[in-house]
Amino acid sequence: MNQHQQRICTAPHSKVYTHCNDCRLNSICLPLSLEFSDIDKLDSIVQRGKPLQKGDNLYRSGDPFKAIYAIRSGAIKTWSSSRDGEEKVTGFYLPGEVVGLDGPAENIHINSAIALQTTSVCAIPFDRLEALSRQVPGLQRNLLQLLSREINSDQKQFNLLGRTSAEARVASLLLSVSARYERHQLSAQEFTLPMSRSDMANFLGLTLETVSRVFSSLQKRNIVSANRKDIVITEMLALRALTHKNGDETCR
Amino acid sequence: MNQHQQRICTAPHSKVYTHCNDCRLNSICLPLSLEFSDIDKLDSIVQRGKPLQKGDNLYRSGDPFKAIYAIRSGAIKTWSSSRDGEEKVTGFYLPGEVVGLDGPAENIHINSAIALQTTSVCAIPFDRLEALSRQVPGLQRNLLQLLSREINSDQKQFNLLGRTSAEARVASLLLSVSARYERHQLSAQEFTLPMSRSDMANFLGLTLETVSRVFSSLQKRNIVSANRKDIVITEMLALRALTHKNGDETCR
DNA sequence: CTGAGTATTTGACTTAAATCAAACAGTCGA
DNA sequence: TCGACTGTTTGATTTAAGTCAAATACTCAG
Repeated sequence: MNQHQQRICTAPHSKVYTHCNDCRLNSICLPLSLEFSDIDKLDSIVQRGKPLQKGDNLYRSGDPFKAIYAIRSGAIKTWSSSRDGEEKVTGFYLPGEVVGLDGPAENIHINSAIALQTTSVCAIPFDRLEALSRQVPGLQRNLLQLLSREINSDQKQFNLLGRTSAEARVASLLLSVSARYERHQLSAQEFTLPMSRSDMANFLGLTLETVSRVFSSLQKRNIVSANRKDIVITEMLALRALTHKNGDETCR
Repeated sequence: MNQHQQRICTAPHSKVYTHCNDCRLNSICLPLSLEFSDIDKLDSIVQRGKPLQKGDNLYRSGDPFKAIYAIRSGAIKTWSSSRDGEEKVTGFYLPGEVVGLDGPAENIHINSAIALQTTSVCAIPFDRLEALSRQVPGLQRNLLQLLSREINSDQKQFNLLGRTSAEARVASLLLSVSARYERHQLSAQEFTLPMSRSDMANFLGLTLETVSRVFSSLQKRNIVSANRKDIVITEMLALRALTHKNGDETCR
């Protein structure tokens, strides 16, 4: 691991090339079941810049839409602000996920996207991706799937925001983050949340005090152990049970 | 109006042909800025069946994904049911709108879709639409826009479900339906809601009693006049003001 | 190492909406 | 036309989560 770290550090950091072929996320980020030659074509349009620092904007609401972004490491938060100045967190994006799919609708970004920690992304220029996906049938399909998945995951979020308890919402978010880290061979039980209590609360339609109280309660019941952003899920099944609207013990 | 009714009834009702060219919704449903010859191509793959009756399913959760559906008249409700049997209304779709965009992700429908009233749709087989959109660059763009719009409208819904008052939610839904009818030269002030209080409540993350109380309150204040599903918005500006989270009179 | 600033936790109290319950109003088939 | 049924309204009460407030625990720059 040290060796690996070192290799990256010694390279000029604006040129940390990884061919899509070699990227450990390639089966996830744009799940491209493409021929090798097609992956080369995709790789040739992907732009890898220097990492974003915590607090850097990837794009801001109103920016012209140029590219979608596959996250390689770190975490991105997207949010929109309404007329009355309120900010609403619309999503958290982890490695292997793609942000920026709000762009094609109006050719500008509706949301803003900001790095929650040091984050590196692959920018995929959308016009070139569109052109490429006319040539490569599988790619067009994958692109449509990508957008459709976003729709489905947004709609899942409705379930959460509509009439579920604060506890169910927090439990769902923890499990979602856990599952998403697990896909990358990371621990599903132990991880560090990239976002603050306040961001969680906003995303879940709660206040930060309520979120904090739920954490305290979960800890008291030995379901999770939470030290600030460091989370250990000790009772995965119990946590899952809490996501079912009525914490109904009978239907376990 | 009687005449019109009759004309439709005398024709074999499975063959009410309308070329996409002639459809009064064509600038809206698939906003296809296409050449005439391309519209012909699109028209050739569109399938127009007999209208759905109230309560008929357009598709059900788990059904293989074959087509997306442009609504010509009537109204469709989509909903998903979670493990614990709870049903969650995920959207209402009015004429000129497209349902079924949950399908491409997994090649099955995640949600179910049901007609809220007599409804006619154009089924657009997705594999043929995909093939066509490889040939017609503008069409590919429009298809991607369609999906991206759905993402954005879903995310707007987050704003509503997260921490806004019952009144703001109901007001937003009324205004949304109003605006969507207005696009079809219908009155923005007077219309008939296609859905029940219970559906509204479910969609908005409220109980039907609360929705009913909000209607009563709006009526008492002469902002809207509501007789069951028949709505007259008498004070459009006042209604708009209610959608801003804090019914703050200062920032009017 | 210190102190300002930010994030989080905890407590006391309030409130908006849920729940429970009952009445009322349309709808539709027999 | 009646009566069952479904959808809607209204009222009384409860409760989960919000609000306000203060203490505590980190973080990071100097």
